[in-house]
Amino acid sequence: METESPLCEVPEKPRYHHGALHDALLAAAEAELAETGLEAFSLRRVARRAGVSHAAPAHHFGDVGGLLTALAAEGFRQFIAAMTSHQARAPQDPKAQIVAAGLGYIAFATERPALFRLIFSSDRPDFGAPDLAAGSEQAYDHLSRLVGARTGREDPVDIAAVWAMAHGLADLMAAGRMDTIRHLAPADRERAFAGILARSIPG
Amino acid sequence: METESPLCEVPEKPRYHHGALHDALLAAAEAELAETGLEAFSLRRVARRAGVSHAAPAHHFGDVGGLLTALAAEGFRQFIAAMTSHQARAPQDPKAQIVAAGLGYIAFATERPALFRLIFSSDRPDFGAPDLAAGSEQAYDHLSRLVGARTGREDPVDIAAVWAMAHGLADLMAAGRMDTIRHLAPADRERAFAGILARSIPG
DNA sequence: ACCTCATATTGACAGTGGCAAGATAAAGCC
DNA sequence: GGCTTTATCTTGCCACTGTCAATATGAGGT
Repeated sequence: METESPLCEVPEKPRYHHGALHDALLAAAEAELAETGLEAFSLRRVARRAGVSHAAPAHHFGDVGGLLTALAAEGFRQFIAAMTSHQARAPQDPKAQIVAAGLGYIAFATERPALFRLIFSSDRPDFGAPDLAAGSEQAYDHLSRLVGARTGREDPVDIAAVWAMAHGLADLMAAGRMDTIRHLAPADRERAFAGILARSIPG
Repeated sequence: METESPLCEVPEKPRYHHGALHDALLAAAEAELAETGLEAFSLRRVARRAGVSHAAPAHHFGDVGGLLTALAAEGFRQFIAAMTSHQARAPQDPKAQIVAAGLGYIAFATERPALFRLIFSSDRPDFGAPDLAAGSEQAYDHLSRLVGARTGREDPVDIAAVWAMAHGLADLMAAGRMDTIRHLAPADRERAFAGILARSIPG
């Protein structure tokens, strides 16, 4: 019945109080980031996309850095999800799990380059903020455990090697580099990445 | 005698025509980039630093993208120089040369993080511009030859593996991540990097 | 001397992030 | 119910940014 409005109004009547602005702004910011990229990110455009005045975001996120911090924290959660979802479809042995996590790492960077850059190549989020710091540590711990399951001793150098290889491939993909690999057919590309990732695994 | 000025004037009398603004702007831009970072880079501040009006840079570089493109091209030259200078101090065998190039890669990213990001993690320079594209290709060819000297066949996958490992370590260092390695004493850190880089070398 | 044209300045414009002040409505309290 | 309090949102302003058009300057060629 739609609250019994007398004359048929526009789908969303403009209410003064949005009701769920926090989440709406996060969604708008993520969309804006994906479309315009990180370097052209504008707080005011995010507000316009959410159908709200330019100063509204301040009440929920403080400033643009606060919004980007929240977005980065959410990004880390999706980043970890990308790794685990790839791992779920892979064999259980430690080596295959590490490769699968790396492929998830790369897939996230390839499919969401702007979000990837926000997380790994930006100074704008506050990486000291609890939410974001937790996400970052959680991602490291995830990789750390994966490597430990293979070697039995979570050696920082072993972890760094696996991390750097996955990150290097991912970052170069997000940047649009490495044409020789990117121009491969998807299946061949995946095989190439898997082979390269395997080289970084100790043992 | 300083051009025989009657009353002792300020060191640099403000001339209308700068004379060497192009290079002065590039130098100012590089300094500004190093101090404020890429994301806070401002064309007007660069102009102020060079002691010139805010519209002056346009006559030499068009717009801010043009200035950053020129800066990135110069950055690639310094980037390659960092690799070759490290290689010069290393043994001549192919494996040691690859490791040395990687250490130069990482040193450049660590010492000039903003310039590194401009080159590898920014959309603002025009990577289609001849100067910049040439620098990028030259860097890839440099690595390619190094790997070819080891394997004899410049395989794209071999090259990608070496590149990704060096780039991953470099980018994570530029981003201030990988505390476990960064907090090592310089000598230990260098040893760790060398060991990790060696894992990516085929054969 | 003069003219030409590259070089640099000034001033304007729209866009941006952040702040202060006010408007609105939801929630708590009697 | 009626009232106040409080969170939420808007409006208006400021300084700053990049870019453009119009103007000023002066170096080099004739």
